[in-house]
Amino acid sequence: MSYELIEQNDKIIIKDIKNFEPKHIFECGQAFRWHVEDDGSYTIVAYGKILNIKKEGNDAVFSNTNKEDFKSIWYYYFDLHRDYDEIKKELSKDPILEKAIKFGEGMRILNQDEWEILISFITSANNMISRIKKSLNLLSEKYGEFIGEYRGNKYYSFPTANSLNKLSVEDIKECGLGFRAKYILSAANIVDRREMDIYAIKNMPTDDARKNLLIFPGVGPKVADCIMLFSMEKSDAFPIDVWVKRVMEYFYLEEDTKLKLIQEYGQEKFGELAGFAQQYLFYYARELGIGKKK
DNA sequence: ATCCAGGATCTCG
DNA sequence: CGAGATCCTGGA
Repeated sequence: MSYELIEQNDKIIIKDIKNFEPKHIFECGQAFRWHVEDDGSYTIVAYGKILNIKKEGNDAVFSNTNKEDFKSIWYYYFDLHRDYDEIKKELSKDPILEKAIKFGEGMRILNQDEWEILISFITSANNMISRIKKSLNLLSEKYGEFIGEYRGNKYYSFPTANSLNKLSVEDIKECGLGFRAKYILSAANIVDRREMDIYAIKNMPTDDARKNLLIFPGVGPKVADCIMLFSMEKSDAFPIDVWVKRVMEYFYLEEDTKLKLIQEYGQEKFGELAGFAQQYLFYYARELGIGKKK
């Protein structure tokens, strides 16, 4: 993919970018550490850096950064090497996906840090986005490193496995994590003691990667698929949360279909693009409240 | 006050 | 095995 890049002050601007809409990117359930500013821009913290991203007309404006960080971090983070026109073209052969894509046309799958995503999606179990965000921010504030202030808000790095492994279950519970606290502590322990190399899983085939992730307590099929999709470039993963279940049952299957069956159906139907299909469907279902009872 | 949203895990048949 | 109960917590 080639882009027209402009560098000015602390900004990098991509002119006439397609398939890029911060709202679609951040509000489709894949990331939690973002903050919407008054001007509609999104401030995010990832890989120890603070970035503000805003769509201005047809341009994407990356603020509080420089060309080096853009090239080494954000280009990959925002999946800018990938051709979303191709993905959309293929998925649009399905009439339902065609509609869903129109809705979230600017969605991209982010490439996030494996450790942070492991903890984030353990936190997501039986939880809702507003509280997940709150818990992860608290955890970072208390146990991460202060990075800096941006537009009046303070930002902290995500705590390392080593720093979480020093805590008690009670410490972690104080971040509003409830029954998930013990899972987070176990994960920190496993990763800190290198019983599992979380960064090696990405290099495994999807099925092996899934098996390895399921070893972590608090990680089940849905969470494992989220981790693979959002931090390990496993685009064939098809995480099924309540929203995807609803939208799949509503359009493709019937009510009360077993999760395993929906999973197989999705993998079969969308193949290597299942993860992208899942994201478009999730955003579509949530924005429209599709299949929600009452 | 009581109910509800949310996946993993535990328990029971 | 599969079905159903249980776990936390903030917001209505």
